[in-house]
Amino acid sequence: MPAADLVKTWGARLQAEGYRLTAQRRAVLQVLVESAASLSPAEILQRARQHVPETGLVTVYRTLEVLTTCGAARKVHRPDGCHSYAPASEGHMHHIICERCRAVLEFEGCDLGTLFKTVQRRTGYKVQAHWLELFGLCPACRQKGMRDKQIHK
Amino acid sequence: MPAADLVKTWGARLQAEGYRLTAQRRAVLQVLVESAASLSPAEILQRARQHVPETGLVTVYRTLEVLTTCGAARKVHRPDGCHSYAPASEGHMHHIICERCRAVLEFEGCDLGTLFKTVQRRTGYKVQAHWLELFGLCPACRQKGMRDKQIHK
DNA sequence: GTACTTGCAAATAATTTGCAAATAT
DNA sequence: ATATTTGCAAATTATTTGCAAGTAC
Repeated sequence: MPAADLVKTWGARLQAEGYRLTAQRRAVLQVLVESAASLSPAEILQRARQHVPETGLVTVYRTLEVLTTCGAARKVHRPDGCHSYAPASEGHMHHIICERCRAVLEFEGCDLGTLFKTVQRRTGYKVQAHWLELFGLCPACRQKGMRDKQIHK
Repeated sequence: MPAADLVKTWGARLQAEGYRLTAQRRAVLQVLVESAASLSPAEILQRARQHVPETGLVTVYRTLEVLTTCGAARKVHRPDGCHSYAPASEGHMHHIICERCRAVLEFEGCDLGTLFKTVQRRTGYKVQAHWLELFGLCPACRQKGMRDKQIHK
């Protein structure tokens, strides 16, 4: 779905859930759906201000919480303990994040169920939730990496 | 290996790596190996002071970094973005954490390799690192949970 | 003795909260 | 009209850093 439509769709969803659709919220939403990468609240602020200059960082935080609640955004955990946010796609739960450009892609849970059962049997723990993130290089950065290597040689 | 021996073994390792073995470091190490749960720096401080009262929070942070570098401790990421630390066992990389009592167990990477290959094929990303944590109920808390349920009924 | 460590107080960084003014419905 | 939302400044929390005094080797 094109970004403009996503903004409308999610905007309608917010309203359906009883939230008001303000210019700032629309701006944050737009930044998010237009971005292929996961962004920190500060980065989102910077971009949102290009659409709605009188946006504050606090509002970004609050909006991201609303968007996460409604399912439009997903919180991504970074190794340093900070958080980034990525646009959500349907029903998928895990992320692979490019270590170079932070591009984020969601992928399906795959066969983690088998792993859970094994762990459950071996440890006695009842697995209730999980958290999986992959880090690597996106196709573009892989290419760039190779090109860089050639240049530097 | 019993906790006292682990303290000695890891202590020797620190020295072998050129670190000095101070009372505070010993205290932090002891707290860690004696604990089945993952602990926050603040919690570790509290317990370490029972052994060495003149321990400061900053030293705990610095010691945890040293211990993590040497492989004696592992950083565990909590959903809220804070960090906890758990004693490390050999060669294992993933954790299952009890949501009730924070008991932590490590388990082997299992067959994530297959998952990575699938993701790599489907997304074009080159998987370089990953991050997996499971959350659930440890055997003790499962029992307690059931008992509580009966009591409350 | 000397280089590594410590504790404190102060600095940073990320995030949250209180509140009066602004605004979507 | 009114309840929600906003921006600011201040508070909070987690973590880091500078530095003089203390200590393991």
